[in-house]
Amino acid sequence: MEHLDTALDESCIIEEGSTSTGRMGRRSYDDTKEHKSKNLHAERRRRQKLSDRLLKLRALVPRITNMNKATIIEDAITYIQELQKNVKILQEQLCELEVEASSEVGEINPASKVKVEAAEEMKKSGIQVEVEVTQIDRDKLWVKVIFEKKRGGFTTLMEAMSAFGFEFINTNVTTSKGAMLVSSCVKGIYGEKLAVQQTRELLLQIINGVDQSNSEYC
Amino acid sequence: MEHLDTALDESCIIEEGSTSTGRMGRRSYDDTKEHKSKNLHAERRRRQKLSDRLLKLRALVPRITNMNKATIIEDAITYIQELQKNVKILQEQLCELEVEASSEVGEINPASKVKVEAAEEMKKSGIQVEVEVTQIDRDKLWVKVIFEKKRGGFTTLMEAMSAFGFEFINTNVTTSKGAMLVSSCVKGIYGEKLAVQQTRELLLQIINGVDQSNSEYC
DNA sequence: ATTGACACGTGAAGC
DNA sequence: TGCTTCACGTGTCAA
Repeated sequence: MEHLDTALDESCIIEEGSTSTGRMGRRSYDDTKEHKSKNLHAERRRRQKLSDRLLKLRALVPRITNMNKATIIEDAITYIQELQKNVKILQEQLCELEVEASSEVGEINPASKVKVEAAEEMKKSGIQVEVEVTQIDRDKLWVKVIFEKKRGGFTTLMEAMSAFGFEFINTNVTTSKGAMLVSSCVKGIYGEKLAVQQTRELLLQIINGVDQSNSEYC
Repeated sequence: MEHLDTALDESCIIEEGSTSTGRMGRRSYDDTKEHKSKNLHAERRRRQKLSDRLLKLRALVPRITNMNKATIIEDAITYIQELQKNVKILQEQLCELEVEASSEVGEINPASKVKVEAAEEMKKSGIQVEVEVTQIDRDKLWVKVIFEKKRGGFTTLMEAMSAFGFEFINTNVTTSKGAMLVSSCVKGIYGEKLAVQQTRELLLQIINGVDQSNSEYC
């Protein structure tokens, strides 16, 4: 803003003062050709680059009302908003269905004995359910989870976290004495800043959903 | 502030206009001031509008590498691509779960486009299916497997190997570019001596079984 | 001093 | 004919 004012002001002054020399600089051709031609080329490239980007953007947006620059960006904005809304809705629907599916599986799955066994063995060994979330970057988290070893428990955890927009950089799973330890480096799939506490609660809910198939974690 | 700018600008233009009539020496009609000033205002509005749109766009994109115009649009492009991919994946997962819920219980592994996508992406990245087995002790093997990332693929692998009498000391799973790398240290559950080549063939069979789940469309 | 990015004013082209 | 949009060359600032 200050740049704008200053620039305007200065250009104005220059215009005033240098009107005699002329803005086009008719007399100094060599000077203009030297140090302005570079700027000219650079500016040309910059414009072309920006135009290309705009073209790509236009190619990505399905609904375009007009070919204008501003309208292209506007359509892109509305499209992004639509996409974000869609993702949100889809995540919710997916979560609902997952809860239903997990509850059904929990009823039918004959692995309940395994789970009970695992829980007993885990308890006997003094291993506690544990969730630990540490921020290691702006959009990366390190996650450590200990819970009762159960058929499909790992898969459920992975899928639930994927549904909530996490991307797995690396995952390590170890099972011992009826417990399952999952330590993972995850990344927000949109590059958004991740909330540690929120993620922790989410994980707890997921684990509870894994342990007792009737709870909902939406 | 805009008024200020405009005022400054206009005064400047007036200065320039008055001088330009004599400077250019061209056909300086009387409407030069009028026409130019109108075009100037319009152009100014256009630029400001475009800048505002760009600002809004920047506000919508979560991850911005740079404040440049071109990079803003570029980031918006990548963001849109991510969103599109996410919507696609979420829709497929949702579709999967719906099929799973509607179909009979007990049937697992509904194949979907996710696998095909993963296979394509994996192929495109030049990643090959790979199985490596190394003996690290009398009854311990180190196993490395690369195969197409697929829903439940890891679980299937684990369960199949468990069924064949392997105990998992430690397992590491990494997914990237449509491929899944599982490297694991396993132990014969009875302390038997393990045959490397036999284990390798077993793993290959398991992986083929994972891949072999047939396609169902939604 | 050099480079990249920006806003500016202006001429030209399309409705 | 006017109005709008675009690309251009340029001056200026910051790194």
